[in-house]
Amino acid sequence: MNTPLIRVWIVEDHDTFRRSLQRLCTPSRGLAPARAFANAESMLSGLRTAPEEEKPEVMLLDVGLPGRSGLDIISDLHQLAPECRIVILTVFEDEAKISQAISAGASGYLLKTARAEEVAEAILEASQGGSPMSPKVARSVVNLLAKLTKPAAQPIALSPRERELLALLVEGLTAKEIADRLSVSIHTTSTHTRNLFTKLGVHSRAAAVARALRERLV
Amino acid sequence: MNTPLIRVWIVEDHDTFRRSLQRLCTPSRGLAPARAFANAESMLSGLRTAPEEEKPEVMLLDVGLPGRSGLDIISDLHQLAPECRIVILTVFEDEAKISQAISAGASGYLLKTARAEEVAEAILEASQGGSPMSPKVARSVVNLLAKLTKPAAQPIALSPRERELLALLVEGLTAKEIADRLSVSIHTTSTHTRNLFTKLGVHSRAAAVARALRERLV
DNA sequence: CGTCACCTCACCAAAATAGGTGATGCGACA
DNA sequence: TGTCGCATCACCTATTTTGGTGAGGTGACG
Repeated sequence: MNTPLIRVWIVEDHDTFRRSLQRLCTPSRGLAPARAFANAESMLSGLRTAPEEEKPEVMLLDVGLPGRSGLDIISDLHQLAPECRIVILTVFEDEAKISQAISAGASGYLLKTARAEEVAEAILEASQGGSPMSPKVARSVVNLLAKLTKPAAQPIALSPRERELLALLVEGLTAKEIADRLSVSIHTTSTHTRNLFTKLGVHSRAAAVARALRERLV
Repeated sequence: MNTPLIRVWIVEDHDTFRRSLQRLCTPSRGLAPARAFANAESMLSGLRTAPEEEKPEVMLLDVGLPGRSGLDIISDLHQLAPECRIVILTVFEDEAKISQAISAGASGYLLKTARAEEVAEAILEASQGGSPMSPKVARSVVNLLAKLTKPAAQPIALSPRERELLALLVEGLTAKEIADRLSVSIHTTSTHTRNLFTKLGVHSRAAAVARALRERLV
């Protein structure tokens, strides 16, 4: 099967680096000749005027550009070309930047230490729905995910009923609604609530909810 | 520089697959002959009796084992060998499993479709503090991270004061405490709170806190 | 068998909240 | 200039929440 060449656009302010990125987009690697831009604005206006069939499948995006931060243009990019896969190409390897880029919608994240071959492979991988990352980035991403999903050190010993009640508290129900939902009297829910407060070390429903959500008790 | 060979242990119940994993640990790849186990229990008891200098640097762990789920042994493993990097090796590629494994402390996650060379590289990468992942896994991890960090679609138009108040609500403060903190009268906080409820479409502080935390309004 | 944790229900009082109305002053915007 | 959003303060009442005490029944555990 003769797959069509992948359309790649490049945004990179450094002249020499931009040219070498452009050079690595060769038909032998499955890539069409790339359009390259020195800044985000010109790329976006190019995108606005481009007919649908010329829009890129993969965007190689340097962040750290003068002017706009590079990350906030990702949402514009997503608007103009929803199908386009975005691969960040940058010198920044801090978790904050990486996290911002990914939550903005980037699929890949390469450090500029990557060699030409790696960049070309990343473009192919991205175009196939993958998420190419430099090893250091992969490490950060896994770290971030671990941080965000790890449960509390000691999940606090709640009785089943208390856990149930806590879940309903988090839904914002009143004592009466909770009583109905659990088919018990309002006095019972009240008792449970107070016991729950003691265990959680709080003095209000709001604080209990905050604790529950923050420590993933629900 | 003559780097010492990396100590690898393997847990894999399939005999043939276990042997082929063992076979790929060769000095030419920088790997010491691996100890292999057919189940997690024997690996853990082996770990308990092993002297510190023989403990593995990288553990190749099959999840989907009979008996224990494979994921809950990661915490035990972490206890016994905190320095050991854990690489999951499995057929499961659903986001739930991946997320669980990573939050339990796995550094790498390979699908069993990986070739021997890829596994060997992954071991090296893991031992150097990296996070080797199969492409599909990388995709899932990025998706997960995007899901967890993306802000609400339309963050609801709150006035600055209301945002401030919401943050204090989330801390579980009472109206009076909030009034003190903001240096206004309790009546003012009360008014703000009511307006806030209207905007958030809730009828209780608990629900407001739940909404705020869930939609990352704070 | 005693004890303990859990779930259930009840009564009580002080405190806080929910929800409404109204009023003032300020700055922005057309 | 008028209007509007915002922040501020006030008064009102009904309802809810908080916090205490007590108490009956269950099942598990030693």
